Amino acid sequence: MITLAEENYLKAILSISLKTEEKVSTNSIASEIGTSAASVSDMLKKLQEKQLIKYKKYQGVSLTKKGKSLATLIIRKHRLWETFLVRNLNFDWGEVHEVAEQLEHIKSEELIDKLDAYLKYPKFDPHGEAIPNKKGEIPNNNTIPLNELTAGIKGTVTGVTLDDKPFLYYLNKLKINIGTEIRILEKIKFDQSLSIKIADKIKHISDDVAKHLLIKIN
Amino acid sequence: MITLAEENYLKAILSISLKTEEKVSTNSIASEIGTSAASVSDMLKKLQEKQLIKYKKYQGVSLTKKGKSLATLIIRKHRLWETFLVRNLNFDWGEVHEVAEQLEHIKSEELIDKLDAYLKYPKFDPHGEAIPNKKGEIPNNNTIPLNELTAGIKGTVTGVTLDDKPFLYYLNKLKINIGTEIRILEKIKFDQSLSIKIADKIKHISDDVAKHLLIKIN
DNA sequence: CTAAATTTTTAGGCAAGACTAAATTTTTTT
DNA sequence: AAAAAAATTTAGTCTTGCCTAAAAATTTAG
Repeated sequence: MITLAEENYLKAILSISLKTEEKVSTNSIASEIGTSAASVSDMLKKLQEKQLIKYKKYQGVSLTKKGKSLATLIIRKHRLWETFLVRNLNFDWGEVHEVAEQLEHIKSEELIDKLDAYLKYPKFDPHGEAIPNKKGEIPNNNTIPLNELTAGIKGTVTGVTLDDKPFLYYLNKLKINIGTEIRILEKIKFDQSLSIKIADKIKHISDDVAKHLLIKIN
Repeated sequence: MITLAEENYLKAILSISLKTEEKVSTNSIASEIGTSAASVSDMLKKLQEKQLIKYKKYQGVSLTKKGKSLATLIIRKHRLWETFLVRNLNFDWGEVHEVAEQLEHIKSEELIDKLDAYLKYPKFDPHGEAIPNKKGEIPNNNTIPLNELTAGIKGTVTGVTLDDKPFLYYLNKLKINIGTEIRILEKIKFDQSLSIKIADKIKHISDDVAKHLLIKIN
């Protein structure tokens, strides 16, 4: 049996490893979860025993096949629930996160399959993130963070990678939404900030904002 | 903050006190929850400190106003989720219990209000049990367990008070469902078992089955 | 290539919620 | 009303998941 805490560790490890491609460090997990490095060390031993991660002291961790598929399943549940909350219960896309964080731990394969069917097998959640399928595969949605693109490129916002109220509120203010077309006018070398054009209006955003905006190039 | 374990204790206490009308004993809680009397004793002290129950050593417990309203809220969540699972996700009414036991602990008032609205403010869950309203009031559904009725009475099944797979399966076999009309032909004094007539067929059921069938008298 | 800084692990504790065994209180029998 | 039985509480442990402080390993700097 896998506990709630263990599930959260797996999810954190997966999420970090998708960002960095390297072995995941103890500290990065600690800061992702909001706990101490010592607690992480403790937990890594337990996850190791359950064969959910590959772990050598001081050398960082990676998920085993089993661990990765469990973690992906949690992401699947999270995103399906978010879809349900926004589509059916009229939650705002910025407020669903906390609730989905709880719902993702409900244990019932039947439940999640039926929810998936009820929602008509959605491919993306309300934030534009891909929903893993039953087998734990994440379809490639072919998008790139805005900060990795260069001046001149034009694309459409397909999602965000930060689920944070102030951030989503700011996007609203900038009139950036899923589906919004963006053209990069200039990238300032000094701080990587961007001049962009949205609906013929010129705006300026920081690298910090840009890196959380997913873009599909037109 | 109230923990998951505490919520389950409150729910158990409420459920027992609705059945018995007396002070709730340590042992009855232990067997309802499936834990030891010693563990119950421990927990009662904690619930007492949080002012959720009135408790004197060796004298049994009752819920305070606060405790009762919390417990009722959990019942409300449970029954709303069951309704959702059966109505929208096509769960069988006999299989929803475990999942609802998990869902009832999700913490979000907004979620439960929105779910309630989505379901169009249902008054009864799929088992025929009344759903408490937002204020924690349980509308009286005016039904009586079948075993408390006498020969000659005719009524309609409105619900069951036991959420147990084998039991529900047996009801299916007897062709007893919500809405089924039942007439009591005879009550055997020896073991309180009943002869009943369903759709012009005569059947015989034990007191144990009868006491879990809720009947509305026609 | 050492020395300093950083990261990670170990050691020792704590709170929640469970358990068993033993002690205490209440209830039931005779 | 005392003895026996049953119910309840206390005492002492255990596991999980967290913490802080200290020790050990690794990485970075000079």
